[in-house]
Amino acid sequence: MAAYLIRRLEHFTKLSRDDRGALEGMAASSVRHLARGEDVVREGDEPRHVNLILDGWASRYKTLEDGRRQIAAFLLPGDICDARNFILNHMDHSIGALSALTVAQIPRSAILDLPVTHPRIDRALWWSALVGESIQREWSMSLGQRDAVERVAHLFCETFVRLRAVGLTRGNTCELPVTQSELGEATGLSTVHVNRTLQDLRARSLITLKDRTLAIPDLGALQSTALFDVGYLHLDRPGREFDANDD
Amino acid sequence: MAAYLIRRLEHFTKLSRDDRGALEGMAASSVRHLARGEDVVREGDEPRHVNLILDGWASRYKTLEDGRRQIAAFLLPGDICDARNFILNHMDHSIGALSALTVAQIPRSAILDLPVTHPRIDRALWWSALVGESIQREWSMSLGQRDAVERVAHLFCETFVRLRAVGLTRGNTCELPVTQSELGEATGLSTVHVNRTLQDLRARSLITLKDRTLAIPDLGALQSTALFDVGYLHLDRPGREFDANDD
DNA sequence: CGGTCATTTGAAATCGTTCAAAAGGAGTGG
DNA sequence: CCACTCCTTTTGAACGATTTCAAATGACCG
Repeated sequence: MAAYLIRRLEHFTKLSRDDRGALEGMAASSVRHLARGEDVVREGDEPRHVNLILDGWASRYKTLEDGRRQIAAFLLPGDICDARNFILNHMDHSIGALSALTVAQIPRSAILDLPVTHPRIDRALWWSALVGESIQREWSMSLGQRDAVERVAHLFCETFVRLRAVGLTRGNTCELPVTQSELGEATGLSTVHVNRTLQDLRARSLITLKDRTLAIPDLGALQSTALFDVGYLHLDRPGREFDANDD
Repeated sequence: MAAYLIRRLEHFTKLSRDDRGALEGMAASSVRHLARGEDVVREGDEPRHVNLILDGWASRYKTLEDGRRQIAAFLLPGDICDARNFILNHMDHSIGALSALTVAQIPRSAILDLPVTHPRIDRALWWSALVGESIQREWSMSLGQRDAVERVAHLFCETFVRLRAVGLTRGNTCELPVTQSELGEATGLSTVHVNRTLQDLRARSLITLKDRTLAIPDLGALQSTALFDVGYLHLDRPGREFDANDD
C-alpha cells in the first residue's frame, strides 16, 4: 500500500521496520478513489487532512477568473500533498485527478505526532517537502527561460526520473497518462504547440509517445536538449547519517 | 533588529514577549553585510545555517549552463530563506543581494530546538514556508498564463502587499531597488520588453516608477489588470487560536 | 454507428525577442 | 568641475516563436 512512499523516502533515509509499519498505517487511513477529472481538494476549501497519492497521477493547479489554467505540479504515486498545509485556513490551489486516482487521507494528528513517534519519518517528510519546492522552482526556470522543446523535454526527464525513483518505469519507458492539453497547461504552451513540439522531439528520435506510454531511447540525449541537471531532485541520499540501524 | 520578521509572523499568530525575545536573539546571530551583486549562498554549496533577511532585497535564482538566468523569488526584509534547507546536502539555487543587504545567519540548532523551546514560532515559521511555496506557485501561474502587462502588474501588487505587511510602504509607494533587467529575469521577459511594459503601465496611470520608487495610485485598478487575488499570501491570520495570551 | 474527446494540420495574426544604437545618470579620477 | 566610463533606460525596426482560428482526422465508448 505504502510501497511507493517508502521507496521514495528511502532515497533520503533508511527506514526501520517500525517506520515502515507506521507508513503502512498512514497509507491505510480512509482511502479514497477518484475518477479522472475529479478534484481531491479545491481552491478555497479548508484543508482537513493530508493527502497521500497511493496510485495514479494528480495535478496541483490554479485557475484565473477568465478560465486560464496553470498546472503547477504533477503529483505521482508516493507523493504527499503538503504535509503541513492544514496550518492554513484555505487552500490556495486545487488538486485534481489526472487519471483514476487513489489517495489516502492521513489525519493531521498522525503528522503532528511524527516528531515524537517517528522522527525519521518526520525528517524524511521535510526532505520530501523541500524536494517539492525545488521542483517548483525548476518549473519557474522552465516557464521563464526554456523554449518549447526544452520545456517539454525537461518535463519528460523530470517525470521519468521521479517515476523511476518509485519503481514505476520499465526499461526506458513509463506511463504518461496526460493529454497534450494538460501538458500545455503544465508547460504554459498552447495545445497546438505542444503537439508540434512532440513531433519535433519525435523527429529527433528523442522520445516515443503513444498510447499514454513514453519511451526515452537515450535519456542522456534528452537531458542535454532539456538542459536537465538531476541535482535539484535531491535523490542522492544526503541523510545517510540518520539511517535506522535495525533491519 | 527582528522587527520586520516579528511584524510578518504576527500576521499569522500573536507572539508572546518571550517569543519576540527569542526572535530578537536569532536576528542578532552573526550578522552579515553584503553589497549589491554578492551572493549569500551559491548553488552547490552545502547549506550551513538559516539566513534571515534583516534589511535590503535578495533574490533566489538559478542559472542555466548557457547563462540564462531566472529569478525564482524576491526575498524581502523579514523573510527567512528556507528554514529547513540544511536537511539537503547541497543548495539547488543561489541567493544573491539585489541591493545592499543585511542578513542574520541563524544556527540550525536554534531552528531545530524551536518545537520545544518556542512552539509558536515553530508554527509561524511553517506558515511562512507555506506562504513562500504559495508565492512560488503563483509565479508559475504568472509565467505560464499571464501576458507581459499582467505579469509585471502582478509582481508589483505582490511586492507592494508583502512590503506593506512588514511596514515598508509609505502611503501608496514603496521602494523597488531592482533594475529592469532584473524585473525581466523574474518575469521571464526581455529587458527591452519590460521597459515597454512599464511604459504601458505608466500610460494607463497604473503606476509611477522613478528613482527606485514605485507608486501605485489605485491598487484596486492595478490588481484587476493583474488578475491579482490576495488570498494566496495568507495574510488573514488563520491561526488566531494559537495566539499567545501574555502581553 | 453516432458522439465526444484527443490529436493533427494549415494559415494568419501577434506578442515578445533580438539587434543596434542613442540617451540618461551616477561615480571616479584627474 | 570636466572627462570618462559603466550601467541602466529608452527607442526603432526586423524577425521569430508561439498563439489563435478553423477544420480535418483519429480513437474510444456506449
